[in-house]
Amino acid sequence: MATQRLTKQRKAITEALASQDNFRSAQEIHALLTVNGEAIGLSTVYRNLTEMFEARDVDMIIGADGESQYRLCSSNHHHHLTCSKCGLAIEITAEALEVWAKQVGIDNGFTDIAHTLEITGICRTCKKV
Amino acid sequence: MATQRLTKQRKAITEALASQDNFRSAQEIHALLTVNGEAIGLSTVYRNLTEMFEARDVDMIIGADGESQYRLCSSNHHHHLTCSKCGLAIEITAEALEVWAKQVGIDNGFTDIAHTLEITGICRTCKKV
DNA sequence: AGGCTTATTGACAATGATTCTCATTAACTT
DNA sequence: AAGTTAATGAGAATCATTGTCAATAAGCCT
Repeated sequence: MATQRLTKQRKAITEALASQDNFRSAQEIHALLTVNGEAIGLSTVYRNLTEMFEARDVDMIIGADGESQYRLCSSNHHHHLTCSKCGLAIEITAEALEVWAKQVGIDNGFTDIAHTLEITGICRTCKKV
Repeated sequence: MATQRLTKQRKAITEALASQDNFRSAQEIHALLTVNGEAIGLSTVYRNLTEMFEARDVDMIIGADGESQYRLCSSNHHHHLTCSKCGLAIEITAEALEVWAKQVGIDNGFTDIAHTLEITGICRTCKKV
């Protein structure tokens, strides 16, 4: 069941994910690979991303429009401060937040606690325009 | 544009939401109304829930399967601790977080700062199963 | 109360992400 | 190299959500 053959496609998906430093949808990953000349089926991308998520090799979040977004698990967890106008994304890390979020879950009897945080606004450059 | 006529349907949707104490999808609300003999169109349910969300009369979250879920708002800004299995949602308020998020934005030269936070996990009940 | 304006509704079509199907292909085993 | 079967991929199917537009009804006016 969990035989995990190392196929060309699986390698390509992992590389594509590694080249991105933000969350990408399955569709975006597929487009990226296709543009780069990798012939790969959409089903394959979905299947692999789902498997990789279940194996905890990637993080998954569900975007505002309901699309699932994937990103390689980085050792250091962080969040983003994103400009609503131009998309500029600044990485934010806050150990205190991490600890607090986990604590909130524990206090309420939850396990396997995870969290997502997005801070948005208008950056200095866009404000001037 | 924001004329807001108080239609029978809008009233019915609000009542249906009020009768539930957890998040429900548009489909569920529609089913609920139909079962109760209210003749109401699915589009109408979607349209109204979206409007109510934009007017901040209801909270909206996107469930694990990508379905949007709605619930009547309690007055103040808050976040959710959600069970990935059963969808149980507990309201979380944290003044410290609000202040911190705003400060992070300001420190980076951002204005019009907003944020969203979702904490997820497995609740006690689901853990037992 | 009756008439008017137009916001709102709802049946149905259209969209779009995701999943399913299954014949074909190619990783691994021996 | 040959065999086994996990994995792939083209296309169909699913399903929540959105769009269309003619018909309806809320609120206003007299």
